[in-house]
Amino acid sequence: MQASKSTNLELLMLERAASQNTNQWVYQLLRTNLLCGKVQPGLPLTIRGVAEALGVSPMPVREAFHRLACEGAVEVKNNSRVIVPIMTAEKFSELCDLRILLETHAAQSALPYIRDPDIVSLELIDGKIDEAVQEGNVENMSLLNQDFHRTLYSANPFPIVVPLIESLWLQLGPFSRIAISKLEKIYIVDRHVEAIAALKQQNSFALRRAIEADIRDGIASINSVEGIHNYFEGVA
Amino acid sequence: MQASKSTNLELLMLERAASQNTNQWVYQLLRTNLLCGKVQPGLPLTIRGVAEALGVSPMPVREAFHRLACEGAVEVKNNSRVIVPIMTAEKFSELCDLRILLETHAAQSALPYIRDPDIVSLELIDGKIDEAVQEGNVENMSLLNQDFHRTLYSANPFPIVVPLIESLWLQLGPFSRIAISKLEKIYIVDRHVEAIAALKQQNSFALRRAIEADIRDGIASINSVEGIHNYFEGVA
DNA sequence: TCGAATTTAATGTGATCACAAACTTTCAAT
DNA sequence: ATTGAAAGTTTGTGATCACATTAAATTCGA
Repeated sequence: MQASKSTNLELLMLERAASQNTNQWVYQLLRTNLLCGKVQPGLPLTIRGVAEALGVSPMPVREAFHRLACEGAVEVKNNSRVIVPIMTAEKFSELCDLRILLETHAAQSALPYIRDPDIVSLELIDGKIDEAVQEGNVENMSLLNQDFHRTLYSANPFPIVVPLIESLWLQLGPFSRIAISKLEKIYIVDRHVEAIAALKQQNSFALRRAIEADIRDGIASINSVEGIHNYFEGVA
Repeated sequence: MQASKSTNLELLMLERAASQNTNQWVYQLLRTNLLCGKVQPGLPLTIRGVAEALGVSPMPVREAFHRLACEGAVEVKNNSRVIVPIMTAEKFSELCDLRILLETHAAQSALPYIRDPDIVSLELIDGKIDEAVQEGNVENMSLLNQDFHRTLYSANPFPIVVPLIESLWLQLGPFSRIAISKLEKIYIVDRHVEAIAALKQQNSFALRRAIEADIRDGIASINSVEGIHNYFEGVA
């Protein structure tokens, strides 16, 4: 019996698009699971374990692990073992600072390139967020919220900054889940609507303010969670 | 005859530390070569070609390629072929903006953690830069200059931002080589000395100014290169 | 019963191989 | 001479395997 030891591994499964090869599928799947906080911090991940869980050979999982490691999504211990990183209060603070720094910059750089179709896309995503909120689908809320931000920043035809921001999201990982799940529905919509309004007016300052507020709302909601300190460092 | 086709591939060889495995060695070697601009943009890289050049199996090269791709150091074309990315004027501008944004932030975050040994390290590196300048060793100048910045920012015990900055350096790659090679010796030393002075005084604003000036000097020197437009987009 | 030493299992690493897709070259037909 | 298809080569991908290292389990001794 050579079964995997990383049993309690529940992965949100993803359809495998016909165009993507095994490598990409495994990477995207793991990435998505980390982004929406499906995988708990401290949980050790093994190549063979994930490979078996997904029904693929260890090879694509290896590549995915290495890529995720260099994005900071997983941590490679000195014994070459891979775990989902533990969050510390200082790391969290640093990540939030960088999110604000990079995302406000990204929003402002994207602003001149925003066209009507982009705004339509954003409003569409915002609508889907509403649905996810009403369904209470936390994973979708998290992923769609990121979709909103990514779509906005990607209007810039030279989106160098987007991968950097996504790296931050990956490292915040499980916390975006907490943040989103605790947010009042009206709260999210407000900031996104503010941002869209700023886009329509080509108001750079208002846009920056909306983005920063959106991020800070998330942080505030995390800090308001009772017993949040349990999520830092020592996870049972 | 199954020899590699990517012949004109001159790589700066690196000692392989006893502690690092083949994976890490290959990755570091390729990374260093890209960082100091040894590999020309547009040059296609093949797994088997590099593997043969380094005398290793294709496996570690594959992993290195994927990691470098996710850092933006190399570009994966839709045909799965890997090339060193071509620079465009807009991309260059965006990268420089982000360098200033992130590095001034990183310097300021690191400032409270700077201790005397750190300053000694920085002065040591600055001395080595002097030597490299006198020898005209462009690769070392480039790498040591990055060492200076990295050492400074890494004083922050939670250096989340350092990998992001290094990703920018990787994407600027060949251009840092041009920048460095064109700089007057006194120019570099000035900015670094300014930064060190600001550190000693714990002067946050002066530090930010020194770092921003250092980066802008590099950009200015690039823009002053005659025929710089040849390096953008269409490389012979 | 507890702890240390030994054995066993599990894991990451690096190499080799088979295969399919993409690119090159070759060569014939217009 | 140019265009087109076909044959050959190169390349990335994914799987399997052997090996060294490390974690875990078992056993033996006090």
